Amino acid sequence: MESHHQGAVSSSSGADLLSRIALNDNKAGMEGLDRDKINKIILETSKGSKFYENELKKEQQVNQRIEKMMEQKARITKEQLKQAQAEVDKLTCELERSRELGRVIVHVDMDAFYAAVEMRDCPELKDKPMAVGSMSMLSTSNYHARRFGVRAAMPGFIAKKLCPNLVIVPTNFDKYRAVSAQVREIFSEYDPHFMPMSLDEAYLDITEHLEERKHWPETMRTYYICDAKTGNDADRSAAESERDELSPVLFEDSPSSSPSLSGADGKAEVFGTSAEEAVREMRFRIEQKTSLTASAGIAPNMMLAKVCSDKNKPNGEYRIPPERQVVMGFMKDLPVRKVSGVGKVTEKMLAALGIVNCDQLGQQMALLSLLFSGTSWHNFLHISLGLGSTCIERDSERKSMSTERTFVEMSDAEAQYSLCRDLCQDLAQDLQREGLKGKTVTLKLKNVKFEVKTRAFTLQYAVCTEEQIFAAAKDLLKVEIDSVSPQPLKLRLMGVRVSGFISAEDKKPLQRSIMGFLQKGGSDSSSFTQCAGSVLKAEEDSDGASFLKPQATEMKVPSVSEQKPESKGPQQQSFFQRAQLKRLQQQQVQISVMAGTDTTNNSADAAADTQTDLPTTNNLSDTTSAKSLSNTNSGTDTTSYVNKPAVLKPSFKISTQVLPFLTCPVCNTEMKNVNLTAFNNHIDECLKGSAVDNEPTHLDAPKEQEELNSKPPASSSESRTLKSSSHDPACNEEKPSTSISVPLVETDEDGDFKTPFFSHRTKINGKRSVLSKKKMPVCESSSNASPKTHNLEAVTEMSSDSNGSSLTCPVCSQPQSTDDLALFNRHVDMCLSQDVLLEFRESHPPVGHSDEPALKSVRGQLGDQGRVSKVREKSKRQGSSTLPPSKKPKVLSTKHTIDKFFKGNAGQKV
DNA sequence: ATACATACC
DNA sequence: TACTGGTATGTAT
Repeated sequence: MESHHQGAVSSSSGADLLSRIALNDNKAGMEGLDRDKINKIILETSKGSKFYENELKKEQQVNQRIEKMMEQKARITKEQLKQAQAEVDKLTCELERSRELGRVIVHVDMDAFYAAVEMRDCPELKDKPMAVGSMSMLSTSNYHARRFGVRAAMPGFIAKKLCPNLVIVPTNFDKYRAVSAQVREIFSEYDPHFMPMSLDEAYLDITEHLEERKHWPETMRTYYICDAKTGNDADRSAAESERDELSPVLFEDSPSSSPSLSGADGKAEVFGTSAEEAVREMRFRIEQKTSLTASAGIAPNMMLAKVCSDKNKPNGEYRIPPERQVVMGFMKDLPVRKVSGVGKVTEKMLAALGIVNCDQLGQQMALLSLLFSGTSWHNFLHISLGLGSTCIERDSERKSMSTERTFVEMSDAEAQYSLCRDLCQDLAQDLQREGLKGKTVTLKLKNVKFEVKTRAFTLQYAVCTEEQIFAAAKDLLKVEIDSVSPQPLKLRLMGVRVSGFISAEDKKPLQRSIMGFLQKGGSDSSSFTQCAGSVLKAEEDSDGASFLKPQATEMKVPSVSEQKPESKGPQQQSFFQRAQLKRLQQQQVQISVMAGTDTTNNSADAAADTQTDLPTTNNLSDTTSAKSLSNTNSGTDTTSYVNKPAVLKPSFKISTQVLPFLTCPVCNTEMKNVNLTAFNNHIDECLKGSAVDNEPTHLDAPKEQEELNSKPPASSSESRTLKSSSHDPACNEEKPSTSISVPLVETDEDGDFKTPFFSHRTKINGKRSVLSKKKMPVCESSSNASPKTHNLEAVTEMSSDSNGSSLTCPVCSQPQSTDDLALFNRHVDMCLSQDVLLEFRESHPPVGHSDEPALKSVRGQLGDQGRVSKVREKSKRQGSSTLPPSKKPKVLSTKHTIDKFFKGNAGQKV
């Protein structure tokens, strides 16, 4: 501690080399263990393994990095330091001035979550050391096991060495998710915008809650102890139930009502109005509801709250009051490693500089500013000042999506290509589920020596289909295979990632181009099949280097484009102009309604009124409108609610307006008196038809591609494995095509696990919210792969998810509650037409746009990504599964790949 | 843009 | 026997 360089840098110190392998107990919880003994066992068990060797190697790299840093430090002059200090001081001043202490941020963390759930459900386990996971990897352990040094992210076989009596329980994610949903229901009552970080932890901003809470009567802060642990809502007091229903009673003091129902055991607990009390109440309710305990941290920002939640774990809480002095006092002795974001490498580097706690961190800031990058030392500075984010903002758009798998050593190239394709297929499904397309494809390989390699390639267009992704990935893989040939690649893991998403900025151009098309009646459909078939073309150069020239992957122009749609009739234009006018009118009505001008009709009616001159087809009082209308409490109307229907209804109306004339851009047929939806449906049919009838290249290409793809190197047409046939049927590790694999391990403070969980928050009305999904199918749809025909087959791939809500509209980005393909497509159509009109209104695109990709391209892309394709060529998959089961690589760590679930559905309610 | 490393759950 | 999987971000080139 005293001074820097205490030899830690040197690679000579034996213990030093093991910092990556040694017990990770810095976070909490494991006080009083015989660390040396534990480390000795870990070391002996690991020693000589490929894993260990690789860890050693990485350790050396870190040591070199540190040495370099120390050399750099030695070259720093006093003047440099002085100047750096001045800059640090200046920045410190600014940060200090903008310090924000007004928010009350809470970090809640379930204690040993998975293990606790398993113990709850199996009392036998209660007194035993146990862990959740497998012999290969543990997700978490209970506190009993932690005394043996058994913790998350430790392989089970090592844990067994440390604790021979350890009971290892396989993971059961369905259960954890269900419990998590229960907990989140409670969270949402304290902060409807809480941010889940994983199944077991979340950040909340309870500032507003506390404000309201101040005025709450005791009855609203009273909860009854209930022993019936299983009963949901067992903990609910009358006040709470009423609150849920937004009953006006909520605001009345009705002290007599709740006590009356305290029948059970009669024990009631009244919680106070302070932050601590509110959080204690929240934890109490969690325990009542789930029989599980949680720990919490309360502080003025997220960074501090996170540290605090670890402080009194398990089943405790800690608060840092919003005073600068207290904050600084707290930081003073805090080890830097306790701070989220400071991992073992950073810890070690800082330690080499004599920095262990946050006080030292602040002291050395000038030095750090000279040794680390701007972002790094700025982060250090924030930490040393006890600063952190003060708003629980909605998480940003996702940046990448990937899937990877570990398996027993695999050296056979055929099997590797086959596996690569499987990964691409899974990834494509995940991408399409979220309506994403990305331009960069990255292949990740880990060889049997645990060396990891990534190879990326950025295409000129965004992709989302299995074929497209595989076209790039297989070439990346080929390069790697060729580079060691004739030696085989000996792999233990392969992964595929897609990044560089375009969806956001994609939409505008899309809308524009669709409008251009409609206006002109469509002049070209060349990119229609871009999504579905672009890769195909890439395969034409069978030399296998196709991805190196992405430009070669341009689509063949579907012959449909031959049908010159020579310019549009003026009809379309006038239609859009009229529609635009209508829309403006509607908006005016909406505005006036929302402003309370119209008190006699609910806004939906008002909006409808403006439509009267355009006959609306009875049409599908379809789900969208029906649903929204039903929300409006039928009957009469005050001005208070109904904003939503007001918005939805009009778009619905427009899309169902009957239009005088429309010309189908595909078949060039003029249609009279059709509404937009019908028109879109017609185009769909036309496109489908043309794809089949007029587009031999489109149809054939997949086959050619399959042949080429399948065997970059080898011979026959096999290589592709149908997932349904690939593995031992007894083990469900062969992931269902619709699921997403879940990370399993957690490494965390107190040794608690943290489950990797992508909490998918979708924006609805600008607020974070989560799809409420009760259940995720763990396995299904592998049956999709069974039928093999050469014909196009109608496959409702996405709707085959029993859990429908995975459909997200590519236009409005809103998840759709239906799993009915037709309804979903109709929704997209409506959205599309609405947006087209909106865009039209906003930018009055001139007639020009002759060089726009035009409708086909738009519909083509949407068709494959947003809209669910109704037709899918299965022919590609045929014949692919020729790898004998025996050649199929066996996937390791089954327990860790089993549960796939949608990356959305936190289960939070609005 | 690519590759690799660090970190978190 | 056996040391994960998904995402984001930083560092270096």
